[in-house]
Amino acid sequence: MSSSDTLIKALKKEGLRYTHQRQAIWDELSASDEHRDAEEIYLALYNSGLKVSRATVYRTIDVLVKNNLVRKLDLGDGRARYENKMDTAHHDHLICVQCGKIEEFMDNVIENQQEVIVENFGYRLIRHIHQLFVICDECGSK
Amino acid sequence: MSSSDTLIKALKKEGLRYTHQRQAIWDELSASDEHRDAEEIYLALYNSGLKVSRATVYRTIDVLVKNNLVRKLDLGDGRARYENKMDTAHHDHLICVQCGKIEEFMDNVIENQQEVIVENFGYRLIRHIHQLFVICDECGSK
DNA sequence: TTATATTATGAGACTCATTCTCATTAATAA
DNA sequence: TTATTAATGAGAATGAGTCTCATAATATAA
Repeated sequence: MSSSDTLIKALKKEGLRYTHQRQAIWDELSASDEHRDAEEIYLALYNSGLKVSRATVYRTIDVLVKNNLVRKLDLGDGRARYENKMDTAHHDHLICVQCGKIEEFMDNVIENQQEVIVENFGYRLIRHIHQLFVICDECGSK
Repeated sequence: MSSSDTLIKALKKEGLRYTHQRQAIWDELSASDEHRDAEEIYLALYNSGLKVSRATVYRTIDVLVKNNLVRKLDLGDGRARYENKMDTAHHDHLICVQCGKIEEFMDNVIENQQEVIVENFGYRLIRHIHQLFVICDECGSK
């Protein structure tokens, strides 16, 4: 399925219109595996000649997040990051507290244990946030 | 050790002065096991007749967090919560996405597995955030 | 004690990411 | 096409948190 098909399908599901701006923002997000904030996405578009407003960047990202095309990360520094979620398996993040580098991890022991914990409380797990703040190899060797 | 001794010791270590406001804010935080935001602490003090400014609430909480007397929680909703850390063991949180109730959990399997993951990357673990967003028993039974 | 030197406080201005407003523009349905 | 309705852009508004600076309070020295 092409990148536009994915977007068009999501928009149709939500009863929303297909616009150049929404396509441009989705193109920008789906082409990269970085973890960028809204301003970086706005500037990437701006510099490639696509003058999409910040408001529309935020509005479109919301739609993409709601439809599981994009994942929103809160690293606790006041700026949300966004990552393309297409064709990527579930994972959590390691963040270097010094250089800001972000790596991904996935661990079945932890995933299962989370379910056990929630079950013991008699609750139902909806989603989770698991972030490991580290000093990475490069920063640690300095 | 009394509540004031703890505070005085922390302030001394930082080369800071002991003031009524700092004592009032620490009293308010150390007396409760709730997870409250800065405004709630400000209002609790205000309503008990202690007119401490918001700026001082924020400034003092920073000192307490830095000295491990208080823990700061970022639940991703834009308001930091603070919990008394005195005499409490390490734990992470379950948050009900419906009613906002916060429970605490601690699991050695997960704690150990985090170290394993970080070690495999050749990194060093500094701290972690692990939050399980759930529907609690009460909300789930409605 | 009392004076002196600093630090802390309060009030409100400021910041910055994000959201909102509303007049204009564009996409879809007929 | 045109009519209808939703989307966009520009910039105002929001809100948690931070900063500034004049004033007040604390610690230190005498």
